[in-house]
Amino acid sequence: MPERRSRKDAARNREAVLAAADALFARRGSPEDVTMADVAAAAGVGKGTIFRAFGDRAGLLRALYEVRLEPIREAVEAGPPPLGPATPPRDRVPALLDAVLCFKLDNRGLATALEESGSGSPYQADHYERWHSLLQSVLEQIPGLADSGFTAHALLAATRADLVEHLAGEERVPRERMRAQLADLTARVLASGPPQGPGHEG
Amino acid sequence: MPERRSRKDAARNREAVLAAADALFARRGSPEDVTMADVAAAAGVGKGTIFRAFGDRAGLLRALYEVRLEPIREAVEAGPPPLGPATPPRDRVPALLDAVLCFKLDNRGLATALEESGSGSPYQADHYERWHSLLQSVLEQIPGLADSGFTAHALLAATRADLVEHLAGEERVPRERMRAQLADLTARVLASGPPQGPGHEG
DNA sequence: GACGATACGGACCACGGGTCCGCTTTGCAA
DNA sequence: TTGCAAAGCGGACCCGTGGTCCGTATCGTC
Repeated sequence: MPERRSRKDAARNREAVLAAADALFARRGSPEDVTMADVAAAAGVGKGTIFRAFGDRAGLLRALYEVRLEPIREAVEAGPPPLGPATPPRDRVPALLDAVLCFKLDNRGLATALEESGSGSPYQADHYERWHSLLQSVLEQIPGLADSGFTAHALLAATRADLVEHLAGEERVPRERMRAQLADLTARVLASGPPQGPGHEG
Repeated sequence: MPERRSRKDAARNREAVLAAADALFARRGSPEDVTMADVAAAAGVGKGTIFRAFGDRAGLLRALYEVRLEPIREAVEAGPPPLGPATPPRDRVPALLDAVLCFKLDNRGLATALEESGSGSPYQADHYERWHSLLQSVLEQIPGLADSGFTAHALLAATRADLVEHLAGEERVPRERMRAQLADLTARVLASGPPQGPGHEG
C-alpha cells in the first residue's frame, strides 16, 4: 500500500503543527509576528520537527493553504455550476473570482502570510499559476476579449490578500459589499464586447 | 532660509546614500539581497549614518521613491494634459494609470523593494494613499461609475510592482504591449455604462 | 586655534529562519 | 518480552540582517 512511509507520531505531529499554525495565523493580526518558534511551541513540538516535516516556512504555509483550498478546488474541477466546468464562461468567471475572494476573506491571515512570505513574488507560486491559467482559459472562451492572460492577472490582482485585508480590516468594508464590488468590476470587464466605442476615441 | 539644519557632510552623505541605494536596487535583481550594509559600503559610509539619516530601511526606500516620483507628481498636480488637472476624467484616468505603470517599469527594483518592504501592506503607505485618493476622486467625476473607491484599488492593483516585475521579467511582455493591455483594461472598466450594449447581453 | 555641537562608523545586540546531532520512540522480529 | 535498527525528535546552535550605541572625527564658529 502507498502509505508506507511516515511513522504515526510523525503524522500526528504534522497534524498538530498544521492545526497550531492555522490557529496562530487566524488569531494573530499580522502573519509577520507568527514565528516558527511560536508555531513549534503552540504545537508542542520542537522547531526541528517543523522543518523536517515542511522544509521551510513557505512549505508550511503552502501545506496549510492546500488543505484549506481542497474543497474549493474540487468544486472548481468537478463540481456543479456555477464553479464547475459545466458553467458557461460568462457566469463562471465571476463565480471563480467570488470563490477566491471568499476564500481570502475566510483565511485572511493565512492568505496574507502566504502571499508575502518571501521567496519572491506570489506570481511564482504554483497555486497562483493554477488559478491564473484556469481563469485565462475560461476567459478565452468569451468572444471579443483580448489579452486574456493580462485580464486574468488584473482580475486576480483585485483579490490580492493584502488588498482584501486592507478593505476588510482598515476600511471596514463588509463582506457582501466587497463581493458585490468585485462582481461589478468583473461584469464591467466582461461586458464590453466587440470594438464599440462611445465615439470620443479620435 | 529653511535649510539651516544639517551639516554639509551630512547632506553630502545623504546624497551618496541615495545614489548608492538607487544604483544597487536598479542593478541587483531582487531587492531582498540588497542589504543595508551593502548600501552603506557602496556609499562609502557606515551603517549608522544611513539609519541616522533615514530612520530605517523603509525610510530609505520612501525617500528614494519620493525623489524619483517628484517629476510625475508635479506633472499630475499642475502639469498639462493628459496628466494634469485640466484633463477630462475619462482621459485622465488612463493617463494616470499609464504613468504609474511606466514609473514602475522604469524603477522596477525600487518599486518592488518598497512594496514588499515590510511594515505591513503597501496599503498603509501614504504614497499609495495619495494615488488612490486622487484616482478615486477622478473616477467620481465620471457619471455612471459606482464604487469609485474599489475601482481605484482594483485598477491600481493591476499595476502592482510585483505583477509588473513578473510580466516584464518572467513573461517577457514588452513595455508597449503592457501599456496597451493596461489601457485596454482601463477602457473596459470605464466604458461600461448603463446606456450602450451590443445586444448579446441576455 | 580652540571648543561645543553635530555627525560618523563599525563593533555590538536582538531576533528570526534554518541546521545538527545526541537522545527517544517506534515498529518489527526473534 | 526483549532487542535492535531505523525513523523521528527537539532544542542548542549557527548565521545573516535590521537596528543601536558611543568613542572619535569633523564642522563651524569665535
